[in-house]
Amino acid sequence: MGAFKSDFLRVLQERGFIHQLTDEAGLDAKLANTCTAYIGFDATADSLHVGSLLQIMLLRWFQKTGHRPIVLMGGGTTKVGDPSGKDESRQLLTNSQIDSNIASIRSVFETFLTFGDGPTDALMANNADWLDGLEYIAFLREVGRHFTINRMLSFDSVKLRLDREQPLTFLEFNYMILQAYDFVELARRHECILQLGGSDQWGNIINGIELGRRVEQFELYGVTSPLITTSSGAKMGKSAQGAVWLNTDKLPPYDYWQFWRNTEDADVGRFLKLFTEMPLDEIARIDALEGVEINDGKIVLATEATAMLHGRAAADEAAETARQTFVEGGAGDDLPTFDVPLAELEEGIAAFELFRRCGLAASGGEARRLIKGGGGRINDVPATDAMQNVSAADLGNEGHVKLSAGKKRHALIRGV
RNA sequence: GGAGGGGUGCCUGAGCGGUUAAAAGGGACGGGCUGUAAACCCGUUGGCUAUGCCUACGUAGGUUCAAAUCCUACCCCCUCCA
Repeated sequence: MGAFKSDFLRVLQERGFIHQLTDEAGLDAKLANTCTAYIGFDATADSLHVGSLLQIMLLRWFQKTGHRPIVLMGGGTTKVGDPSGKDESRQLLTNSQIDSNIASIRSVFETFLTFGDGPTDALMANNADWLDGLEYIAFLREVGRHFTINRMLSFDSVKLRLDREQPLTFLEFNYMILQAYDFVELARRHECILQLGGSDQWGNIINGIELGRRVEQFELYGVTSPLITTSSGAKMGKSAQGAVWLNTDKLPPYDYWQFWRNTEDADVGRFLKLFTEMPLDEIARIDALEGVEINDGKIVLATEATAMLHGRAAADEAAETARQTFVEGGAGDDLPTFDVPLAELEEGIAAFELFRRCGLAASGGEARRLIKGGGGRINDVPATDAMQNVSAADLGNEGHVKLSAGKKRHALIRGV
């Protein structure tokens, strides 16, 4: 890759977003003027998770560098199911599930992109709009003729299934065709010339480009981003609570902040470049920190990344709660809080029961094990016995009992 | 439609009448070391206010003092033949 003239590609390259791209010179030239690009998103869950954040950032940079991004919701393709990366067919969702998922996902894009009617305002499309009404025979004649089975069988998503002797239904087999068709349809409707996506989408993107050339003589382009793993090789995207969702109601800002705070040393610089908009020289300075000092970099990363998604105020509050919790050993307001009837607290509740109730342990047994293993603390004092009583007398000055499971997971119990 | 193979805990995968809440690995969680990191070491990993009780090896029955293990039917998956 040489030096790019367009702001968009230059930013992408400098920040490590590029894995592969088609016809770089051609695309670079096109990007001298305002262009339209899209990324497709699944509607299989009611929230996206950090795995999609990289793609969202791509669209954001695209808009920031003077272009128009399209968020394509896979309302139609979700009905078919992407066969890649899985051994088994995904369970089919109902139309109403898909619609409510799309509605729920939409809010996240609104915080990262500016929607509207201006020339560089983002727009949200739904491929159900054109896929639902397709006529089978007409579609086969227009699009199907450009795909050979020979070639389709050679795609990883298909090959993998076949090699492993896992069933691949005809329904799923059609996914890649529909996805290629999306690109053509967006090019027709919105003059979209570029598709962005993760590296696993390369094949699908190429299919779209070729289909566009064959049926409409379009000149289309594609850019893929690398698959992000942590330096120790793990797939990115697990928090203490499970998946790192982007919707606030599925993962509160504090937990989101914690997720980034727990980044591995070796990833701090790379993640700052990808998931924040900090200037590169500033990032370089932070990335040069070593040992204990890199922790300051992690705090910056956590706060900046959280601010982008949840707003500056929520990010600062999460940072402050973390500081109080970890540095001062106290309890910040932002910790998850659970109410227990005061009457019950007066009588006293067994410690393990309290851990179970506030979700620090999934079952009574797990809570007992936690305490037995020395990982359960009440007001920062290790619990010695699962049956030990926690009562109103344990409420601190702020009127709550602080429970901790391990060093990182905390919750507050409040009497009401 | 015929013949054969298979369905085990979060996942992979042993077990093939009793010592099996089920080997081993992975993952996850907790502890130690540190820095709320990685690597490494140790422990835990069905539920239940619990020296016991309950539920679990595709589903439903049966044989047996005793079944994940044997039998019958059914469901699902795979391979080969038609």
